[in-house]
Amino acid sequence: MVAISSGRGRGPGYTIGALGAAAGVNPETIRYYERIGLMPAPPRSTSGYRHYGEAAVRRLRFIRRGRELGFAIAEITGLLNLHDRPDAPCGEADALTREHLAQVEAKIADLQALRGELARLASCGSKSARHCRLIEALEEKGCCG
Amino acid sequence: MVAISSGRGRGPGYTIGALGAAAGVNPETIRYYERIGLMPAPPRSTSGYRHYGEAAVRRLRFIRRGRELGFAIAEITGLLNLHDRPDAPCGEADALTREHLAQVEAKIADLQALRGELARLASCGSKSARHCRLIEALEEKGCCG
DNA sequence: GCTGGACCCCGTAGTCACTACAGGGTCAAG
DNA sequence: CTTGACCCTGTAGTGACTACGGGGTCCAGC
Repeated sequence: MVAISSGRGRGPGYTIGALGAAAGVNPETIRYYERIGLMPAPPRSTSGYRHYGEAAVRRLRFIRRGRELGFAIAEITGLLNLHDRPDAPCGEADALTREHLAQVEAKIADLQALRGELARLASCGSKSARHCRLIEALEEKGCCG
Repeated sequence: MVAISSGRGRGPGYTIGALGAAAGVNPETIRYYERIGLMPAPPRSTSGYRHYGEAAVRRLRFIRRGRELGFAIAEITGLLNLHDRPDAPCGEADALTREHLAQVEAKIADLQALRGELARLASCGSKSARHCRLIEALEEKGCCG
């Protein structure tokens, strides 16, 4: 969490490590984002070090947050484009969100069903695994091709 | 969903394509599972075609179901080992089951938090991206580095 | 002034769980 | 006997990183 301006740098801004600390992202990941075009290439010092400003921190936090919420890189790119055009209609982002919500809800329902099975199995009183129903729990629902 | 026995084969059982259809898994994926040792290598016809029986269908459905629920291949391997030794002591089964139960519960909690975030964002009332709640949320909540 | 260690650079390769070719061989129906 | 759907192998690509090797840079402390 050390920006160049606070301590060891010669100018305002962030090295890649400071940016990573400020945004909660691994420096290797930042370089990767630059490679794939998700983060713009920043200016460099004479020795080749990347130098970032506050805009980079904001953009990177936006990306990290999106990833935490399960959005794919391509989707985040879309959201960033949307963000960069503040008069664009919001329906796009709205649709993306609802789609994710549906997926997440389906997965929760699925896992809750399995949790029921596992909870039942966890108190299995028999002496051997033969009578446990874990296999069945997984098998029974796999019949719908 | 066409087993060899129903139509074109010369014996009972499934080709890799029929097995894939029966279990809801891509044939390429089945070959991959064989390569990594998750599915056993089946007997082959003289021309080299893989031939599977019902046990393979059950095993593959089990795997698919586990994968759908977010278990890693290594975890599924553990569950299958348990399955393959029906006389394994129940303590072992219990331990494995409880371990998976804990994982499932953690995953549910995770997804529920995510659902809360997404639900809050799901119906953006504004007309333009400027006021879109998703964009705002991504911008503003990334502050905890 | 010099050294040490933390940081930075680049490129490549590895991870996980697939998925998609390319370039062939096989099989049964028409 | 041809057609076309299936099968075979092996390799390479995907997404989103992460790790590694082999270097260069920077600056606090001695």
